[in-house]
Amino acid sequence: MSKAVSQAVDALRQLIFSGSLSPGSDHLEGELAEQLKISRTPVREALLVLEGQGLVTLRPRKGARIRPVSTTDMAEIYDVLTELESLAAADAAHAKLSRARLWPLFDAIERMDKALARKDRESWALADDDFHSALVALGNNSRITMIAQMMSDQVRRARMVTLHMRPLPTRSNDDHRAVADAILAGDAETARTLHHAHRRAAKKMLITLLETHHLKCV
Amino acid sequence: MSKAVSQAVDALRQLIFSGSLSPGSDHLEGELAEQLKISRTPVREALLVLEGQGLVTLRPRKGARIRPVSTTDMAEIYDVLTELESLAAADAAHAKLSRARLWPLFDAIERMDKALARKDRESWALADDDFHSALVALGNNSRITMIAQMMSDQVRRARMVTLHMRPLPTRSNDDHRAVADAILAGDAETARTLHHAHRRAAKKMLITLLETHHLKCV
DNA sequence: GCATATATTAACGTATACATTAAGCGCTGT
DNA sequence: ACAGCGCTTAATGTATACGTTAATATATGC
Repeated sequence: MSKAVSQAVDALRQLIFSGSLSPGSDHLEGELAEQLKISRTPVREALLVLEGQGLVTLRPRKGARIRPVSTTDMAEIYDVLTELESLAAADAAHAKLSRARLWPLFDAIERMDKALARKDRESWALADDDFHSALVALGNNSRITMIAQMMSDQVRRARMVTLHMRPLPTRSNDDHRAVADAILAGDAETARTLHHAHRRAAKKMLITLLETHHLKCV
Repeated sequence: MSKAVSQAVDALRQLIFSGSLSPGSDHLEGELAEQLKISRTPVREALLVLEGQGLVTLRPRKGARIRPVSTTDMAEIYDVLTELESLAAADAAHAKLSRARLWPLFDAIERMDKALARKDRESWALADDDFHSALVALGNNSRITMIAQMMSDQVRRARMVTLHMRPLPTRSNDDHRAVADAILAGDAETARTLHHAHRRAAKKMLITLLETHHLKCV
């Protein structure tokens, strides 16, 4: 991927995640090219990449549609993340890593603690993302890393909606700590099981929130 | 993705899977365009898609490199498939599907039996693919379906090497039948566990074969 | 007045022309 | 002879021009 194209990808991702390009909206190649001050060619290539990442769908003469993530989409995504992150946790434990190597995990947990103390949901969400991506990285499977990143991107957008609906996730960090401890102890099966349960609970919470949200919106 | 581009994608995939474009080889956009009798633009777009699918890597001035799949790549891929297919098996069982809905599964098993009786490894491989993709489809998670397809594509290439090295996989079909029966019985945990074990065994076998193959080649 | 056919147009899809860049090669100077 | 500089060149990356197609609107016939 060339420089300008990856810049375009980044710019479009930014616009999508910031909500400037809202889910469900259509955007013509020409308009996007004009906005980004480049020609249609790199825009087309960027859109193809984003389509591959599941962020947009390309439809002839309708432009690029920013893909809305439905409740069933979220369920699918969480199921994938549940399995793959749990494997990563098991693999990380199996690797018998030093405490130093696990620093990103414990650091994220600490930041979540602090954010919770300040009732700062945004900071908590960022640290939570960091925990999960650090966990996946420790699993040392590049395909899982890539897939998890794609899926997390889509989750992130839905969380914008739910972040302020839910109670402060104070108990969630107990889960994180337990998983990290199991990994440090080299107990693969415990790490896997705990993380699996953690993700399943998170899924259930999110789905419930989204459903009540949809009820309010309709 | 437009018609010509998807034709180009299909054509290139064909060339890759048939071995005409051998792993590790480099190919300039211009050459490929000439071969396919189209201009560079759709070729570029097709290559971007294939890069997203992990089949090629694009490097400026070196052309598109057909990605070789190393032993560690195969290990990564099998780990992903193991987790996601096992979840699909569990979900399929949970859905309490009728025997009619499970026909693709049992049909694939039957075809594998026949192929084994004829010692026809190619037919067996095709039916095995069918079994696994049918299983994933029954899981009813579009993301898992997509990921599994991508990963299977890469497995398929490596199997060309190993297909004639291994003993006829006569016992493998017992696994398949047990998984299918568990799904039919609606026993999710059994289906999951059995399939998980099946895939882990397959991974171990494949890795061993690839390693001895590399030894012979070096 | 409605339906159908046709014309217009706007957006996409493809080709091509042009700019950019990096790799290889040769030249020159020490 | 060797090192460093610059030129050539070939391939990519970007822009633009052109062909294609589908949607919309209008006109005509029933």
